[in-house]
Amino acid sequence: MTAPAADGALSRSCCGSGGADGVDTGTAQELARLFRALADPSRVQLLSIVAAQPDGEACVCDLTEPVGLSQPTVSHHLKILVEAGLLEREKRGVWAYFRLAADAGERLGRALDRAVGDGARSPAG
Amino acid sequence: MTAPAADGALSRSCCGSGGADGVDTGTAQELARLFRALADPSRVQLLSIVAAQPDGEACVCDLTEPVGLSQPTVSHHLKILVEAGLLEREKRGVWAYFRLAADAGERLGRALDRAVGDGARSPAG
DNA sequence: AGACCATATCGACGAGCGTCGATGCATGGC
DNA sequence: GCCATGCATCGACGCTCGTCGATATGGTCT
Repeated sequence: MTAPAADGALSRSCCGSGGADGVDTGTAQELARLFRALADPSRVQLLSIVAAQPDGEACVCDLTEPVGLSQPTVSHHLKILVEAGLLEREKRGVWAYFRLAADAGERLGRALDRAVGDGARSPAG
Repeated sequence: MTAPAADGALSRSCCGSGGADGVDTGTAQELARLFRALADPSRVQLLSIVAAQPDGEACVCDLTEPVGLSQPTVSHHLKILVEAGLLEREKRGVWAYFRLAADAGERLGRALDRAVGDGARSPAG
């Protein structure tokens, strides 16, 4: 038991036995770093816009106007998303095209599973 | 088309027609606020520990030691997780027990769907 | 009532992040 | 060769966030 049920109440110092420890510190940092890429409204919007493109890709100038940010800021956010493994960058001529990483959704879904456990989602298995 | 294919290259200013706009600003803020709750290693670990408990709940003193933070800091993080709708707080006597919100996984999964599109994962239901 | 314990709140401090303008770099047109 | 264009990087500023110690709150046992 992790805590007294109804016997002594304050007799024991609440807990100490400890149940499960969840993920380790390193895994927690890794997951947090992934979710941190989505922790900014501008980045969520950028990711969403790229994902919603008919051809699946967009260049920086396509993204600057919708989010209402300066070009350096957009470029900065895109770099973060690329480093998080959520976007892929491809330079064609003068333009840089960004598309959703192939395993972006899978990686994020698995991250959720590791964070809150697989019991919450994927009811079938 | 969102960008020139191969015709004029630099003749046009790259883009401007614009394809899809993705989620709106309000939705992006809402999603970012949810993911921000998971953007800290300590919070990921706290959430994971609570989710991994055999009885599905843990009190603050159960969580203070594993994450190696002070009690006020743990309480602060737990409050953020509760406000994000990921944890539920129940006060029993002197202790406060936290458990995973019933719809935490579903809410997070749906947030991912709205961010990167539903094509990435398979909701299965 | 008084002491004690678990938890929440407060105030403060340092670090990190988002944002911008200015600048540098590479590419393509003239 | 020169200029124009798209993008990345740099330096700086302000703000938010994570963290702590101190304190307040609420409940329990003696």
